[in-house]
Formats: sequence, C-alpha cells, structure tokens
Amino acid sequence: MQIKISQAEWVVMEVLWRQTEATANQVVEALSNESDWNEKTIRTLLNRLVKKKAVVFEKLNREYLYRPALSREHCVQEETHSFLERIGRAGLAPVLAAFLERHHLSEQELKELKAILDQKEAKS
Amino acid sequence: MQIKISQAEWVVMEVLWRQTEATANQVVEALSNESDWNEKTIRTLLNRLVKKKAVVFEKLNREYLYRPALSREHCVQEETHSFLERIGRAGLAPVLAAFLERHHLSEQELKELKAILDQKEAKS
DNA sequence: GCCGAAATATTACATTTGTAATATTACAAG
DNA sequence: CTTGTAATATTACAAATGTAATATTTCGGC
Repeated sequence: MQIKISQAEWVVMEVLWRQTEATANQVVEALSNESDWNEKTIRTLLNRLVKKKAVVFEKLNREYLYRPALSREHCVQEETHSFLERIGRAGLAPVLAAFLERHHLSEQELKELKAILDQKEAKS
Repeated sequence: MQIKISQAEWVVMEVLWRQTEATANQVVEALSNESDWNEKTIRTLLNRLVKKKAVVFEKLNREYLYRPALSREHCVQEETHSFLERIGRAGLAPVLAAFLERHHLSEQELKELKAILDQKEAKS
C-alpha cells in the first residue's frame, strides 16, 4: 500500500521537511504567512498525516513533536511517477520544452540538466 | 475558473484525444482492454466531463458523439504546472535524473531533450 | 402508433479532501 | 487536589472522486 499525500497535506509536509521536526504550533506559526488556514485546519492535516503514517510524532511535555516519516525525495518520486503516468512518457519532451519556455533557468541549472542527459547517453 | 480533470477522467480524455471523437460505446470499447471499468462507470465519467465542460457532444442519431473541448496540450500544461508547484522548481533536476534512471529513453528521445536545452542555452 | 432495446440521465454510496468546530484530556498553577 | 487552559482527539459537513445501479427517454422495427 502506498501513501498518498493530498495537496493541502503536502503544504504541511513541506514545513516538516524544512524544519526536520516541529510541534503543531510551530507548523501553524510557519504557515501563518504563506496561508490563511485556521489553526484547527492545520492540526487536522497533521492528524491525517499521522494516520496515513506519513508523519510520526513523539510526546514532548504537553505537546507533540511531529516529524516526517517519508523523505521528501521519496514523495517527489511518487508524484513524479503519477505525473508521468498521466502525461505519458511521450509527453516528457514537450513538457520539458514548455517548462523551459515559461521559466527562466540559470546557466547553472541548464548545465546540470544537460549533464544528466549526457551521462545517460554515455551509458546507453 | 479552471477545469480540473481527475485521474479517472483523464483516462477517458486520453481516448477522446487519441480518437478525436467517439461515441460512448466507442470509448467503452477502447477501454475494454486497458481497464476493467464497468461500462456505467465510463458513461458516468463522460457525463462529468461534459458537466465540467472538458468535453462537448453532439447528437448523432440515437447516440452522442463526444469530443474533447480542451486540447491535450492545454491539460498537460495544467498538470505540469500543478506538479511543479508541488515539487518546487528546485526539484526539476533531481526529478529528471530520477526519471532517467528508471526509464529507458531511446537515443532519439535523449537527443530531443538535449536539443531543447541547447536551444534554450543559446538564447540566454 | 406501440414496444422493446439501447442510450442517456438521475440517483447512490463510500472514500478522500478541504476546512473547521466541538469535545476531551492532561499538565501547570494555585 | 481542583481547575483553567492549552493540546490533542473526535465529530462535522460539503465538494470531489471512484464506481456503479436504477430510472427515463428515445429510436428503429413491427
């Protein structure tokens, strides 16, 4: 069985990944700028993530200390997989092209991507 | 307002995009191999897509002839956008790398991707 | 023109998601 | 020990999604 993180949950996960671990209040605090969610909402999301086993917690005095149970890398993999599943392998090139059209990547980033392709080509 | 196509709906859309247009029965037929959905399910999905205005239809004798109201390109764009929103721009390189690790791309495809990068680089 | 089969349309129902509100618990202060 | 308050836990509820079943409409044939 594989864990599926919803969009709203993903926002919470991002906080935990950034901070490595945090109490509910710290998450609320961290999100106070970027979102206008009610504190209750955030707590609900934390709960669901725990239930899904995407997050674990440990008691720290009166509060819980939450921490991700899944690495960001892992989750990004999953997302990528389901994304590509949708657009189809054939879609990769157009997507990449469109993406590059709309976002500016630094020289550095372009090089990085090319290096990846080169390395792949060498191996084939 | 922007139209959101769910995963199941996406499968149906793929058929319509492939065939340009199709009756409900033709969609059912087309999906009989790739999925084990009940015919009713497929009809429901078609209906929802019409309600969402992702698909239009026209009466063709006793049946309806369905056809996409949104281009595949457009929808892929949307998906890409929300995908990148999630993983963050910074995630692109790692994602590409991981993807290439796990899927075999033909020489041809690699070239295509590299060409895109080259072209971009030239412009910067 | 009436009927049955085949389409479409409507309704169903469980799960997930978004977004909270209320209920309960448990510690810290008095 | 009692109590208020701050955490957590439980419950709520509507919209979206997955997956159909039932109801209704409508041709095509008799």
